[in-house]
Amino acid sequence: MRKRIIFHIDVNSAFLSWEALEQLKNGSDVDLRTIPSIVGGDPSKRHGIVLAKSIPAKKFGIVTGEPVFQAIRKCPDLTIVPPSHHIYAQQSKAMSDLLLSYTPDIEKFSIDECFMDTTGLRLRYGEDYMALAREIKDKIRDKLGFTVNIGISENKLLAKMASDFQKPDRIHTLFPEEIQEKMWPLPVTQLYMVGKASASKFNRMGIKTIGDLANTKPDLLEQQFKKYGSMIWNYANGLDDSPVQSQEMDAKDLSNETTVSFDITDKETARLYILSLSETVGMRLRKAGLHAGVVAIHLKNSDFETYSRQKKLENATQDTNTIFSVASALFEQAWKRDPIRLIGVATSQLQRNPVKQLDMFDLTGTKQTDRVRLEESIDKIREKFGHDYVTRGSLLHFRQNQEKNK
DNA sequence: TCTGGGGTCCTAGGACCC
DNA sequence: TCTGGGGTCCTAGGACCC
Repeated sequence: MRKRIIFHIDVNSAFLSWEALEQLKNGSDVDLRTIPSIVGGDPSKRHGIVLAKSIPAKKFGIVTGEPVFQAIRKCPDLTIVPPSHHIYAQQSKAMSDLLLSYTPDIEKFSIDECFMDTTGLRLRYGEDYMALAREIKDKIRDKLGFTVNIGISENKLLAKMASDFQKPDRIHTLFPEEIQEKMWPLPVTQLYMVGKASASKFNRMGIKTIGDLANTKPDLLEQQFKKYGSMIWNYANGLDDSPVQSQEMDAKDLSNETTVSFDITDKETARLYILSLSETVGMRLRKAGLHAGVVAIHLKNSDFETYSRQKKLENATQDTNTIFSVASALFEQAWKRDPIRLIGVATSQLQRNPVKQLDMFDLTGTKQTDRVRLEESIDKIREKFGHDYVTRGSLLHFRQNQEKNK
């Protein structure tokens, strides 16, 4: 008997499948999944990359992350759908609710992936994990209307690797005794946590496949890649003892950034963007009940160079005005007067119950909580009537101009 | 018509303290 | 005047994921 049986459930072309369902629901007679189609941004607003592709689109060599215009060059008849994240959140929840009807041992790993520890289901399902996987897969397809891949193994890493094998609507196992045959021949890039940068370093060392990596001396990897080296050696050998984390953890960072349609070249425009970004960050912090200990500004210039400045706060905050004033000060410090393509406001060291640094001479503390209360009531009104129902004077003009540029 | 947005984790260097 | 370690905190940047 196996120690644990872990499932990794992965929605096939998630965003695209979910857009297809939405269109069918709204009376469309084409299923996006059956034609060359992508979910992608608008290139004229410089948001133009491929977020998801249909299987017919994949046959044209279209890959996730590539510029939309390039995808069109590969397939001139491509259908392009803009992303709608609120729909994805709903579908994602529908899937995790369905899985939760089996066991509470579910970890939501991303918007379209879950881990499931089925060990606790043995009493009801016995050792026939394949039958259980088939039941889950088919129930998702029949009740929710989209397909998933399920990967099965003794740990999360192997289950995840298994769900990535042939798609769609498939179940694969990758137990330790199958590693050599099913995982080792794959190129290193296919291993979870090996990206472009590490892959090219490995290649230079003569490590081409996951098997090569597994059979490299762990000391050598650790010496060259520190912690990452030993982790990746373990992964290549199928070793991972991390538990399925059913309890949702508080977020550690929270940020909002945007690529602007036209480069920002003046401070005033930058400040308006920073205000707007600070508002969403503040709103999301308040909604999550979290306070930020650090505020940062992120910039990307027209040469795609990125840089940032951050500042630790005396007192953690969820107040828009505080975030805005710190972020704008950081911007003034950091900005190299280069044309800015992307601007972001980020917060980190998030805390649920911040310890307040008391200062007898500082009476602004009470002002800040008053302001947070005001902002919370504005949040509620906006949630009910839409974001633009309450708008700052300085942003009003700005938003109207943005609308015009759409 | 080039290249999104939101996260997590790690490392390296400097400041500062003992 | 030079020579130390060790530890913590902070900042900037970069790798990876979906």
